[in-house]
Amino acid sequence: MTIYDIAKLAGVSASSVSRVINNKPGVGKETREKILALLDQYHYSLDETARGLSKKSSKTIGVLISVMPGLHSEHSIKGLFYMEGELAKHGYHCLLVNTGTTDGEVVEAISTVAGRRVDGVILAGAFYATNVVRRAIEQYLPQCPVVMINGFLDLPNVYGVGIDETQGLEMGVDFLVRKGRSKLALFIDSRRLSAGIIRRGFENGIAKYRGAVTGIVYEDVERSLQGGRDTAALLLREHPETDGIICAVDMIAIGVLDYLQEMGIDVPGQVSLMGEDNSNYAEICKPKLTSLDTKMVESNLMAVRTLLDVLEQRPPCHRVMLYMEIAERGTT
Amino acid sequence: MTIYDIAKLAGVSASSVSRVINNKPGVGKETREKILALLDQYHYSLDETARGLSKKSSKTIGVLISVMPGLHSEHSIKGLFYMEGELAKHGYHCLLVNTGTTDGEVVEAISTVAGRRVDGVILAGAFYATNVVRRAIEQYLPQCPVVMINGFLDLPNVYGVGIDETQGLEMGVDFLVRKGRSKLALFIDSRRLSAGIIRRGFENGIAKYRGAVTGIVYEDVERSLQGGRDTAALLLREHPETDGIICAVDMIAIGVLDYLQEMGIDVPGQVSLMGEDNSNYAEICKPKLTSLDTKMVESNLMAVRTLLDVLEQRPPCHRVMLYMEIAERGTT
DNA sequence: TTGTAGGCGTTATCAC
DNA sequence: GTGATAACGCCTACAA
Repeated sequence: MTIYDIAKLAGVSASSVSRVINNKPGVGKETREKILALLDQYHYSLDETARGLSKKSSKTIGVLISVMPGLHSEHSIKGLFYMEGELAKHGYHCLLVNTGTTDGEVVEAISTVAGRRVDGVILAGAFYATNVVRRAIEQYLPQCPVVMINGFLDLPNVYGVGIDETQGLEMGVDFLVRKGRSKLALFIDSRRLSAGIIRRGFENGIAKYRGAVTGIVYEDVERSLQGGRDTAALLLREHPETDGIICAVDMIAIGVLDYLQEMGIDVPGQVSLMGEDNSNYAEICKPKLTSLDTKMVESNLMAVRTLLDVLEQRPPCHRVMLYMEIAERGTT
Repeated sequence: MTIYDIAKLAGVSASSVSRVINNKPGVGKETREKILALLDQYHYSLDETARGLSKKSSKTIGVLISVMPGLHSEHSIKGLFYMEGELAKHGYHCLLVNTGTTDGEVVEAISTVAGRRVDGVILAGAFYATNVVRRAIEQYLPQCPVVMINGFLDLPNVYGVGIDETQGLEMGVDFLVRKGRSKLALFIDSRRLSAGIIRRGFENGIAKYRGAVTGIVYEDVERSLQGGRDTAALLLREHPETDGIICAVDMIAIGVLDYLQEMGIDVPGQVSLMGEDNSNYAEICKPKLTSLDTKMVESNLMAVRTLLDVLEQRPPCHRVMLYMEIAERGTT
């Protein structure tokens, strides 16, 4: 069923049918009603792709996300559904593309959504502002609004929503110090693109105390309970004096908690423990895990809002930064 | 940049450019190379939507999923990324639509993907085979292959991948009985469409023991730790003799575990506890939770495979059923 | 080997 | 108020 079929049945031209479909003026009451009836009777369904071709707007948003299956990434996709809901409310739909984390895969994903003529793109997840990605955007999406979550590229059509992990970690350190801790450790999961940023926040936080607080960093911790356990064991051997641990992922922190409890170390009595993500996992372990909230949902919604501002011609913010918060629970 | 632009630059016709793009024979070596060079030089990007219009195939799959934000549904979307990856491998992309759970919302989502002229649809999540959905498919997607996960409709273009929850619960009961339990309880989360099916499995399992085993069912349990705690408290008041509990969601089971432990009841010493989902949560609590594995990833992949079979003209299975398994851990 | 013409389903422009 | 007609970008007979 096309508008031509309907037009023929109604004995009018396709233009009139189109006008009716789009609720435009310029068609007589009777004709309109006749067309409306036919439309309903024959279950006419508008071809959005054809409309997009003609209107040069697909009403779809490319959502790129980088999830490693099996790596406890469920938390990171929580925001996805809020985004989808918000976009749907405004008549946009999501073309979802899961990219790997390599530049090459990201570039391919960008070219894919570009070929599908999306109206906008959201780069969600652990992307980073690499030069390769930058060139891909310049090449494939020179005019298309792009919002990056947790990253930024200085291009006219690129917008950024950041989460200040440096400040967040600094805050985490301060928090532990206020709890009387002074020998801190930081566990960072492997393959984490923001490792450097997190580390810097941790070190900044420690530096402020000019020697009164020490900090040791373990990178490349496997993102699992076992990763947490193993690294905790290592830590206890190398730095048994440690009295405060921050883990860049809740799941690792819970592994650490497990191990410490098995070793008879009281948490938070002897050692304070803090995770990052504020995921559901933090509610389940015992004691419940204090965790740095990375504002998943908020940042994703902010990204959507920014994109909609651009698409609907409102003045958008090119860059916004969200601050992390501490969800205090029982491990500190 | 369209094929016409490229054609003009190369001094040839658009058809030749099209042939080159599609790797089709019938264009001279020199012309081909000239066109290839131009294509590259001007960063030509094929308009997939236009191609779709003419080829009547959008190379996109509509993925409908029903997630309630904030309701611990992360586990149910885990399979989504496996699906996306598998589809992408075969050149298809995902139009993601999160529907609510009401028929009306589902129908709207179906009409949306129909309007986008998707090549196939996957109904993932807790959908059910209602008559309203059936009519929507007949009306909007009469020719389009549809794969339902955890449900089935007897229409020529609808395929089903089921998970046998009845058998699963029966197996769960057997398992507990073999562990010496005989006074069982089942907690079902509210808004669960498969409540009846689960209940039936539970009751079937119990009936087999002809009076030697009893079972009580609590429905409408809130899908949260608190929901589990509250219902456990209720259960202990109403049926203190209970020695085995199955919860239709891991999160609820963990709430129950919490409460029992607080009451000084030993798990699994006095009471055996079993969840359903086999989610990450089951690994975190202590003791670790025995859980009925609903085969999330497997069923989603099976759905993709079925859909690809149809799309690529291989003989598909109209219905397949997967069986649940018990992931045994510390609570039984 | 190459080009022309028509079609995919819609919208927009301009006559009448 | 209504209807041709030409886009939109691509594909595919069919013709040359």
